[in-house]
Amino acid sequence: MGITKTECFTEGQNQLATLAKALGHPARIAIIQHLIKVNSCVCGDIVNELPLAQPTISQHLKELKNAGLIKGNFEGNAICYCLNEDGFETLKSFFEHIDLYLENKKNKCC
Amino acid sequence: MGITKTECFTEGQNQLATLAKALGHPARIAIIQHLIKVNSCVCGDIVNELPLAQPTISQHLKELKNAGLIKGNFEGNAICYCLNEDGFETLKSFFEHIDLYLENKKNKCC
DNA sequence: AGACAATATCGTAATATTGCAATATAAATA
DNA sequence: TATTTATATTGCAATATTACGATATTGTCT
Repeated sequence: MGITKTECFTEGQNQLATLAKALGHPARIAIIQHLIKVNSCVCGDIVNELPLAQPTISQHLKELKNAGLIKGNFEGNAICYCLNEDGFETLKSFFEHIDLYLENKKNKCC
Repeated sequence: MGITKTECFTEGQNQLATLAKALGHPARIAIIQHLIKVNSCVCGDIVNELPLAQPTISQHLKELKNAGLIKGNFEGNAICYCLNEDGFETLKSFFEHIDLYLENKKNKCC
């Protein structure tokens, strides 16, 4: 069906899935990496960096923003995008939880 | 088009996107969480835990396995699924990198 | 106000994902 | 070998995603 049964899962599960899904495209990984690289949250030049058309990138930015992974502030004519700590914080604790588990388990099975 | 231009991105970017995408569904988050909870990699009971039909879960398990997030070993009649450290290791370093950046930046912009 | 630059939105085509019933396969056991 | 149990595969309908041209919007500068 292509429709996810979100109502069957906890809010936390849906939240994590939304965040992960937002990162589930190489262009969006590239955008995040670029924002880190240029540090100052320079923005629109993302269009020049990536091999995608401007509307496509605008769409990807929107998805990252909706998921809570980046923020955008108007800065004169342009828009300044940068990482949103909130989203990454959520993901971080999820993976920390997993890492802790894997440490303790140390391949006891499989 | 629904088609991702993977050839435009680095291998690393595509790898991260694949891993993130695999986690981009609440059912798959729930599966990971369940595997952690029941520690010993008990398996097929996932079908009993989640409100989805068996073929659907089988499909989700396949995607997690292809992405490198879980492994499955035959154990007599059943299959024993458990976390695959490899995939999570890759994701971990990505998020550690980001966390480090966010620490240093401390909301200097936006 | 008019022209320009940067970004967003709309519309749409191509493709991917999700979910499940039906069915197939594989292993264990009677 | 036949039956049962556990899991995978197939096929398909409904919906979502990706990408982009065309166009709208928003802010800046003259």
